[in-house]
Amino acid sequence: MISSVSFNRPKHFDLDLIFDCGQSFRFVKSSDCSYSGIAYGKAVDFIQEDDKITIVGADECDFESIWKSYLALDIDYSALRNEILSSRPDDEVLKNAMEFGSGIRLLRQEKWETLCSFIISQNNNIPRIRSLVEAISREYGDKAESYSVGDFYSFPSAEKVAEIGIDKLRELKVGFRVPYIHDAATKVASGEIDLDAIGKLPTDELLTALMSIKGVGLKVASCVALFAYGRLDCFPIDVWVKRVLEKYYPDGFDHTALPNTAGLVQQYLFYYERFRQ
DNA sequence: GGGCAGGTCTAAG
DNA sequence: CTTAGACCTGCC
Repeated sequence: MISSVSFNRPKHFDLDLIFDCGQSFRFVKSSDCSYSGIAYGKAVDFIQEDDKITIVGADECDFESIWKSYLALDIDYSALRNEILSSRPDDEVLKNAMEFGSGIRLLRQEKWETLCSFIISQNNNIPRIRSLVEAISREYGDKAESYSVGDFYSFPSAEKVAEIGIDKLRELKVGFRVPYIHDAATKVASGEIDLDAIGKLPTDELLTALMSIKGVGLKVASCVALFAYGRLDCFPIDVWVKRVLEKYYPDGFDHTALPNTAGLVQQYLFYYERFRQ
């Protein structure tokens, strides 16, 4: 008996945008247009209809303890969007980007996996990032109970990654990022960095803590803070955002004036520049 | 074959 | 303090 949970689809909630806007690498669209993948050790299938979302493979307990938070169902996106519009009433570019990315929602993903995923993302492309995260999980993660065909493996813990060592990491073709991942694993496994504890720090200190890991600069740290810690004041600047800022905001774009929404604005601008046409 | 991809490190001015 | 190069790997 497969359990499932449904809830009313919020106004700004579109699986295609949520899983295609580059924040997550573990969910893939099936032929039936649902999204299958794994998070927090649970393999699930998200199904979208006009008025409701169904999570196949989840029960009420998981919904309360995992998926509500993962999907950021506690966040009022209409309110966030209104706040953005009132902060930048004359910004037509942003208005278009918000329309284009209307269904985007920032997930709250697993901290350790997000950290590794974005270390891997540097100087890399999205299909390869996906396949590397998948390969590491398949090789060293735990197989999740699955409701359907296909295997889903959790991303291995920091302890596990520290234990397997750099030679085994190299075999996975992670390339020059091997020492970075190893350093992250060592620091997290030893307790030198406590990923949960640093979640209590103000954002600038959280970023500093993350950047003490070799191979983690401001961009990767900002992505982790935004996609795993839900820090909406973070504004990761990658090549695409840099490009869109130079193109439309030659006089500069002060994201610090958007303390509650900067990260969402970043996603709208990124998605607009990256996926339009 | 050379260029490129959700960056960062290092060495050099 | 700012800035080129280099960097694994795979796909074009």
